[in-house]
Amino acid sequence: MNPQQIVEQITKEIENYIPGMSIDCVLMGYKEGRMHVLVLKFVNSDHWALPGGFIKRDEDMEFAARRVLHGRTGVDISYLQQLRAFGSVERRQRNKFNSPIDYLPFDQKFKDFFNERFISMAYLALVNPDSIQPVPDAFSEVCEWRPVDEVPSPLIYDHAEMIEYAREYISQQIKYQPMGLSLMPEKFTMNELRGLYEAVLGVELDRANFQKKILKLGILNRHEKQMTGAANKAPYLYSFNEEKYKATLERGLGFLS
Amino acid sequence: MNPQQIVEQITKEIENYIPGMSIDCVLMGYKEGRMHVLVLKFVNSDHWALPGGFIKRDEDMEFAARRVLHGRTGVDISYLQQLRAFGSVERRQRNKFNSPIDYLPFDQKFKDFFNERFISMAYLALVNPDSIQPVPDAFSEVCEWRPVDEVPSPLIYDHAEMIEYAREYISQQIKYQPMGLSLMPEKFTMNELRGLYEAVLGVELDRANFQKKILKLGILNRHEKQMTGAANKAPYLYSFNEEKYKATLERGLGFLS
DNA sequence: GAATAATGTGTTATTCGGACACAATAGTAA
DNA sequence: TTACTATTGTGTCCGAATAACACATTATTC
Repeated sequence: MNPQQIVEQITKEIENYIPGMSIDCVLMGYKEGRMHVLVLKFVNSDHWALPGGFIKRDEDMEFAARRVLHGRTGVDISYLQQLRAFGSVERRQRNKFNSPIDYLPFDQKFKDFFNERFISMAYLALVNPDSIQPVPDAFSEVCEWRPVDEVPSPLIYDHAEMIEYAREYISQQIKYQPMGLSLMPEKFTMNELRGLYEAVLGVELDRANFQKKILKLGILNRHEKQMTGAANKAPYLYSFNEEKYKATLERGLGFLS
Repeated sequence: MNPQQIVEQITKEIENYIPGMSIDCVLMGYKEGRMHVLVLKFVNSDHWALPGGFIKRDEDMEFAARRVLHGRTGVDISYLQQLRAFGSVERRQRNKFNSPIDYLPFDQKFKDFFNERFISMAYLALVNPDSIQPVPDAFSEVCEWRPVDEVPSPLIYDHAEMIEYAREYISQQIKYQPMGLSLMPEKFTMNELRGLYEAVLGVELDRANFQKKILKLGILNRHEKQMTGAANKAPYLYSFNEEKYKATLERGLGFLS
């Protein structure tokens, strides 16, 4: 379907969606030593946005978020959490940015639906970027990862605020939630795992102490060594012992920073 | 206004509210050594509920929560936080409970609005119970504090789940958010403050160590002694040093449990 | 086989926490 | 006045946890 056909179909389906409420997804991943966020660039516009959508009347809210994310990634994201609702009256008003909807070939009924006052539920999703292939939606021409500290500009509405909120949420909650499991590949070295925590927490962690303490928790399985060809001792590969990891997180990973 | 008049007025005003979305407030307070929650009992029904309401089209979501709480308490609650949205399709379906709306003298348009599928945003509010006087709303005959581990039954829809979620949120977040400031009276003894933390965390805290550690933080001002007339050493009264308290919380109160 | 660069583990001084002891004090009773 | 009691405020001690650093190990190169 081309954008015009999709607009026609969605216009027909507007009645099936809850009005006044939307969903935006902060999908984050860890790669190249930094946290990244998935963003979309609209067609015929220099505006960027988070992947988002609306809730069907007969659909659980969380399922709507999964549906949006499946559309951009092709997979069902395992880590998905509500962040918070963004509910100020003026959050979508056009004096902040021109609405990207205005640039698109929508009819008036569609534009009215879009430019209404919306309360948006922001979701946080975590994924290992290597495991997905981002695809734009019908209204965007680019869908790609960007480092969270170098997000593109302008981001529509309050999407920059959502990303910032997500960053703080992650840095607080990584001690208590199985985020590592979702962000890391199946197998990883101790250096890579420590890099994740350093990127999220924004601090440097002592290599030796990190290794001793996380091994002592018993949440990692040790596998074969990773022979990289470098002239040095090869690191072991590890994977999470999922049960013990989750059980341990209930008490929190106190040693992190 | 009697309930019938209020129904008539609200029925007229339905268009001013966002459809499909509601607000429920878990208002909690600490008194008599236990955490309590404010609950309402409907007229002509044995159903209980949290204070709740709807969002006006021209009103920030948080303001709607403040408006609801002001109606039950007469004051503007200082501690107000989103908990999470409850968005499953069947959360308000009548097969869980008969809808209390059915017992009330509403016309059909009003009942249709109420019995639609709703996504509800749950808010957490904290207050010192001594500082407010609860008042029922137009549809309820009782508005009172109940211990959180002895909530009345049946609570409509998923309100019991909201209370449980709030309890867990508080026990996790009291280390990082100025909840003590909202829950305690202006001045309090060390025993009373320790009682709050024990009630919230559900553990016993060593009297001597608690006192030393919380004093060491420098977040309390010491005032005159409280002469109770009992045959023992009189305890000092304390109050929070608000600035230092909030600044310290950014790093967390690690010593709690 | 020595050199290199990174990984894995050990050592030590210091801090922190929990358990408990002791001192201080407002009222009571002789 | 003087013990006595119950509770509050503070001190002490020991073991565990933490941070900083040292040392041992090893895959590869020269």
